[in-house]
Amino acid sequence: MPRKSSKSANDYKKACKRWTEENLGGRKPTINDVATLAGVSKKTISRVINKSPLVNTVTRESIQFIIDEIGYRPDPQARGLALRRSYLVGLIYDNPNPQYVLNVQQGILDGLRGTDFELVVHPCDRKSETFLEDARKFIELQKLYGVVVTPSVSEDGRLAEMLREVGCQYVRIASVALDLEERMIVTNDRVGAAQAGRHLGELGHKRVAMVTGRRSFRSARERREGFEEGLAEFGVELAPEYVAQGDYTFDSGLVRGAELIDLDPPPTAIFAANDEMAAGVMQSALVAGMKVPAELTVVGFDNFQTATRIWPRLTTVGSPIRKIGTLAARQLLAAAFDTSIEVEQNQTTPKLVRRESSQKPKNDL
Amino acid sequence: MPRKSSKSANDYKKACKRWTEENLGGRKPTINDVATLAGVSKKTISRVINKSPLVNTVTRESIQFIIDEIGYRPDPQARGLALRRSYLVGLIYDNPNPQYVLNVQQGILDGLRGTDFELVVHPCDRKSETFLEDARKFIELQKLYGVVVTPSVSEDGRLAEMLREVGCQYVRIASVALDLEERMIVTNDRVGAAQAGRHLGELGHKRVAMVTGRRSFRSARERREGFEEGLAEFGVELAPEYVAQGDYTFDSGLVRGAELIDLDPPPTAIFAANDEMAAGVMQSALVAGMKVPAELTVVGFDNFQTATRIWPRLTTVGSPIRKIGTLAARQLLAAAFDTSIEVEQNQTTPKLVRRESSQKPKNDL
DNA sequence: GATAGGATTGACACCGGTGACAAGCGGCGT
DNA sequence: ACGCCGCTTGTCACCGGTGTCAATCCTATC
Repeated sequence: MPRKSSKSANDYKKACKRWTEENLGGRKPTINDVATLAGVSKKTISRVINKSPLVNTVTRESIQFIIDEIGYRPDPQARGLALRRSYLVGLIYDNPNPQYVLNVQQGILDGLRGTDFELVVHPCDRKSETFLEDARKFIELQKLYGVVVTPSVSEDGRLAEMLREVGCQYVRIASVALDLEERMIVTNDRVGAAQAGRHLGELGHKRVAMVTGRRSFRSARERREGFEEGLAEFGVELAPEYVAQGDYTFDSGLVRGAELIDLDPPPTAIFAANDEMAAGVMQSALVAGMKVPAELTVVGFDNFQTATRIWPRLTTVGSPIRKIGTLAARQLLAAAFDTSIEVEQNQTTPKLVRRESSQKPKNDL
Repeated sequence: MPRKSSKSANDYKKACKRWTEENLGGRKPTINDVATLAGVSKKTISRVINKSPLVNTVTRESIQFIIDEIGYRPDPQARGLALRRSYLVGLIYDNPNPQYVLNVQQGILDGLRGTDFELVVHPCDRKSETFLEDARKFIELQKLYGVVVTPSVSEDGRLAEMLREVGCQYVRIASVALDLEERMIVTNDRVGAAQAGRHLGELGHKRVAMVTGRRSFRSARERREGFEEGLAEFGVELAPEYVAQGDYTFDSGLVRGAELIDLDPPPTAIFAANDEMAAGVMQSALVAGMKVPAELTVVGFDNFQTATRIWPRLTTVGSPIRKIGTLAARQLLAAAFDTSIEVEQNQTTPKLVRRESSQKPKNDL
């Protein structure tokens, strides 16, 4: 029953090492090994690894020493079995935009780093009949600790209800607050879109057009209304004939952009509700032989990679998507370590990034 | 001890339902519930869910019926604990290109769909001192069933060695065969790059330049050598002064592209070893006021989203990355269900996609 | 009818943790 | 001296599966 006592830490380390080699034979140490080595019951070890306050300081320290020395890590599966929950966090998405998903994902991984939690990804199809059932099975089977839900599934009230029902922690990422504060990360798309509107107003554009997203997407509404608010500050109105309905895809940007350009008189500026559509709008303008931004200003929303790959580079509104993922993860874990993690913020503000695709309208127009 | 016997299946269903409600109280059924309901020992249930042949056909069917009826699914954690392995598959990557990662990831998810396996993602940093250690801990702790490894970590021999050492199944995705057939998915970049070379040769380009990737990336070597082979078929040589060293990033394409364009005489065509760099090359050309493809042909490699977002759209070489992910997943699982999944293929062939960024060199050049 | 042998099935311990509860121990009030 | 209390620690069953090995059943063979 070795105790730290009089022996030097170094002697002790050696003892650990010897014991390890003799008894483990290459096996990874379990809680039983630590218990034997420390000469206490495994319950006490359990208390130490769970940071229970019911352990004598001296005992705790000597056990912690052994744990560090032999590199013991509790088995997540065994823990999970006993606790009826896992150390897994899920990412639930049905987002057509890979940039978005990957950014959120990286952010979540950033937030999880250093914890015992791992990330399991779960795409889903909101149009599928069984999508709710599938998600529920996934969560219940894996006994997920919690999930992060991104748009557009995050806007689905039934999903949130289901999550509450199965008692799964969750954080929804969405453009507006749809739930309790601790269950939301809000991206404030309206504020961002207003900046785009103000930008065009400032530049002096009067005939302004927009390619919107599907009305069923909350963000599409926010971006449109925000944009109009921004324009209104400069007394500019978004005329109905200058509003085209897209669906957040590049192709829809291509088609709707071509249509808007064909109008008479054509708009001097087009705001697309995301970068993909903005890239489409710009491409259709270039194909039609128009000069961007000299003859047409194009502004997007998202500030994803594409915005800087196309030429002229896209003026667009950016949200810190990766950081949003990190916030979501930390918010999720806040409950796990109730006190140790403080929820920093659950709102982010988008910011306009000016690039070459926007400028003043030509005088003669 | 209900047996299927004389009762009709319908009566039996009802019996199941009643029993379920009375005894479970909303709890999910466990193997014990099934055993009690079926009137057999849990070991027999275990045999059924594991498709052991040592079960009488009648018994198996009646148990299977009950399982389906009450919706029993074995708990992956408990199974994992007993078997000392999990039902998780890892994706290990250190790829700077999000498009690539996401495509592979989606492919793997496609391949996993319908199985009991879930995907855990694990980015890593090959330059980190502890990267091997970290990956090992991750795998051992989660007792991963297997991992898929993408470039460039997939080219790391030490990682493969470590994976063998910890007894973890793995499949490496790489541009050339580096391991046993069943542990590789080969993308044959050399063949793809040769197509790019042939394409430029066919078009009649003589002054051809290339922006390569880092020599430490195997794919960079393959793509360069393949490209030279393709050119050689048309008697065209890649002159050393026309070779610029990039690092697969957009910015390096921008910089190297500008340098190549400045040469006297300038190349009539530039092949970049990936689309990101090609987009950079094209942007620097456009910024310099050159016409693409009239004055300069640009060809890329990857056929990611960017290739179609920029204008002119990029002629490039595409690999079926998503499908590669699926193949990798199925190859991993082949061992799990030894017979049921046949390994379809472990090679893919890239294909040239012609778009607007390439054409014949102008006569006067 | 006894026995062998293959086909089925069951009993039991174990995987590595945790919860509930009890127990040991020293100090303190009475 | 006794009982009570708080602090620490241990005991034991259990989470939901699986492996090992023994038990049972059924049929075929002699």
